[in-house]
Amino acid sequence: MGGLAKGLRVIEAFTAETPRLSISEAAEITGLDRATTRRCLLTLAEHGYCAYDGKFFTVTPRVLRLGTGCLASMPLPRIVQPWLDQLSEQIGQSTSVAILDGAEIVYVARAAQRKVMSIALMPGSRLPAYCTSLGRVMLAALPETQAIELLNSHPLQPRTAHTLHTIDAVMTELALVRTQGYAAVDQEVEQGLRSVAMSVKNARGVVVAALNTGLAASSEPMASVIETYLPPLQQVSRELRGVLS
Amino acid sequence: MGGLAKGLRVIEAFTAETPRLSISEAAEITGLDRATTRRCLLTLAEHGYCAYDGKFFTVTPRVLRLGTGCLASMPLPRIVQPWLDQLSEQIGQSTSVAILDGAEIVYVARAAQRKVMSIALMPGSRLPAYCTSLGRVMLAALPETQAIELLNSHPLQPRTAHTLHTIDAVMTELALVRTQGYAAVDQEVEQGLRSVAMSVKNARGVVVAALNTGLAASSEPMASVIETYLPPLQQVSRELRGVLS
DNA sequence: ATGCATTTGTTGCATTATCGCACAACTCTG
DNA sequence: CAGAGTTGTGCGATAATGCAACAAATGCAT
Repeated sequence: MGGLAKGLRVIEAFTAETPRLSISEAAEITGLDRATTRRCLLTLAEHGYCAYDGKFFTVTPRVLRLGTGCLASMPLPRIVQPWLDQLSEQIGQSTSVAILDGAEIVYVARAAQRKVMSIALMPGSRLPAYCTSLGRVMLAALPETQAIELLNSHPLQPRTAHTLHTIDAVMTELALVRTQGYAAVDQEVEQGLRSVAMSVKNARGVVVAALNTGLAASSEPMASVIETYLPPLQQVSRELRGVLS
Repeated sequence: MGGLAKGLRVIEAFTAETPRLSISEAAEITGLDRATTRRCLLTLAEHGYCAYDGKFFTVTPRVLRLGTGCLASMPLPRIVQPWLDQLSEQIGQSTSVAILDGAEIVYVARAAQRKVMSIALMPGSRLPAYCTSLGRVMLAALPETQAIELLNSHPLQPRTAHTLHTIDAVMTELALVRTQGYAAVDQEVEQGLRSVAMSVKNARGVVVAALNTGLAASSEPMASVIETYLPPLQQVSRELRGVLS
């Protein structure tokens, strides 16, 4: 069913950077023929997934139905949310739980504190796995060959001056994550942002998600961050293992 | 492009109630031919949107890419989040912002307090508009004919003993919302849950969203809830009007 | 403004793939 | 092991695909 696959590619062409697309722009992003792209967009508009002002198309909230069926059907967010809230209150920092989707992490639950955070994150938000503490924890749980495959699938574009951006450097870091049992990331995703993450395992010991807290680099040095926040994270990680099937 | 429309219907067949579907089940929910449903599901699986264990299909986090492009491209969540956080801290209760999509409201931002809430809500969650304070505010902003049309499009299934479930009763309530400028809902969504909502307007005065707070009915009587929480809500509503285009 | 070059939106058409129906193979369950 | 339910597979009718051509709009330097 080529038509379906093509249409989904068209929907994914709408991102935060390109929220408004003309037919030609969408055609170029997707690599589809202009005629086909046009037919896709008109079909999407007809069914309410897109709005068309005669020149540009934009996606409507209707497309949220496609994705949130998944989030809503996942037991994970509902289960971890109370732990996250309590942990967030206890340590006074924002906490998040994410899962791995290909080479990206997807936030599925989050407890925000009222600190100013440069990046606005919410359930459904995505970041590259290789440079985030949440991602490193989950990549470290994969077989090495699979991790390398994922890292190769997308270019490791450095996001700050600190970002590890070679396969070797990341794999070495993953080995460290495996031995020490947690991931600490110092301003690799965003200047001034530090984070510490632990894996979240189900009852069978399989890593199904990751849990972290992030805070401004100015508030504490990295060593102190780990000392302060790792134990509570470990505690919640242990507790979650008992309640996740 | 029938294939695309059919595939999207298949994706929407996966809900929180029916997260795992066989081919026949999906065919029955969508009303499509089994052969077509099968082709859709196989195509979705081929592209990573579905997982197939030989018997059942489940959607993968990949489908979140479809919807969250929309959320990420919306300026609204990012803009309102700081106000929401501050308001939530100030009044000590959870606050939310939602938009209207058809006859449903869609949460786009939320600041949770660590109180136990019976319903787990997060950005992307949906509830019927007719029985929620957020929905009433936005329905009240529509022309009456359009509101009636929306109310007719879905059956008004009462969710509690308090739920208004006739068109007339809801329309009367909408008139009240218009005159008093806010919506107060007393345990119509969920037993023991009260909420108060204000509209969120852009600079041109067009209602683009709604803002509310919800709390346990046991904590305060309705009159006191309104007295306590309406003024801060009104304040934020006014302030948002200045920053939204 | 004017003319020219380029991009963009739209339409027609032969090729190719999909749709829905009917039938065969399979899998449970009593 | 029979019967209901479900899954997988050809086949003609139907619809989508990609290419190309054309028209309209846009950008740009004069």
